[in-house]
Amino acid sequence: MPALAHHAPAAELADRLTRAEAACAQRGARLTDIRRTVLELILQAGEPIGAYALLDRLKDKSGQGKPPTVYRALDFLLAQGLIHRVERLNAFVGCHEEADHPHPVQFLICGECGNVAEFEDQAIGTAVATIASRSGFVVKRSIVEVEGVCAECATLAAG
Amino acid sequence: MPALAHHAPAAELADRLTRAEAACAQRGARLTDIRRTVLELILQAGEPIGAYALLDRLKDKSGQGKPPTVYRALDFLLAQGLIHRVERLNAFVGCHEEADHPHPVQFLICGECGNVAEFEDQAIGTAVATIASRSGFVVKRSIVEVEGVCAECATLAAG
DNA sequence: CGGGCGGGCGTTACGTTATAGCGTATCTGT
DNA sequence: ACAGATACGCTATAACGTAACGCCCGCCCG
Repeated sequence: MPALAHHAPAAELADRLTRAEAACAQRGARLTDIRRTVLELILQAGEPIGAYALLDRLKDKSGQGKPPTVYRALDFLLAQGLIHRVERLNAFVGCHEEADHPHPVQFLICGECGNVAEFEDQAIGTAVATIASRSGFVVKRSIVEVEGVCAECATLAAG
Repeated sequence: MPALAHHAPAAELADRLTRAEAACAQRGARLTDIRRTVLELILQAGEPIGAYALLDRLKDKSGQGKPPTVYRALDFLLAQGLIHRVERLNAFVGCHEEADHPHPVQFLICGECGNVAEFEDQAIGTAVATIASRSGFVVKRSIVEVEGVCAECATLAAG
């Protein structure tokens, strides 16, 4: 059981959903029932969750769904910046920021407890931009995923 | 057809294989026929290649092989630092360096031509280390994969 | 020499992740 | 109401990856 996995308080969850709705409305994007439910499931999970785990939960909730159902919802949520994909885990997490601005995504992935912390470090973004421009490379998206052991798990192991 | 994909000259390929053999011998690691062939196929490809594409080529060459055959060889080559895995593509590339020292791996991935350039930027490594230590996170491996358009493809598109 | 051990490999079977393609329904703007 | 675009249901299949078992062979030690 992941030590850091904590389900957000219900109030915070509701708040994040409300803000997601607002953000979508503002852009004319349609946060349908399925999409909203998938987002809710991801936020509830509190840790990275795979597409098929989401599918199972979706079926529990609404009795319906096939793989494309989930993948289409995920595509939408990714495009809206409401969630991120963790490449290393083939899994998805809610974006910790408000989705108002696109931002580079950087993760610390704990191999012990499975938790993922999102961070945003300017220096990394700058360094990537420098390297890219030096070779004429046009950056579309940059993936930074650091695997290791989080402070809590390291302490547990040591203590 | 990827614009940048170029098969290395045969002489260079042979040279890299020879050095791989030497590196393995030095460490007491056994570069068996299968492992050597898989490495050779990866180097020949000149661009990222998936496990099942490797399997097909392996079967063409030797008439044998199942998925575990390839995955076991890949595990070995990864452990020896002779190849890298590109998470974003679920594919593998030869390591451009001599495998004498482990090193953080950073890629520029062109979405147009499919080519991948490996680079090693000290600033990124430093920034990651800083972030990690600040939160007590112990880094085991760091993945940096930048998606975009390489200079050649950008020029083509513009011209 | 021969017995035990470990690594490498073959094989079967299965689990997991992701997408193609097509038809239907629903929503939106005019 | 109509036309076009978007969303969704469904079947099927592609693509990626691993568990588990047994055999064979080389090596080391007695």
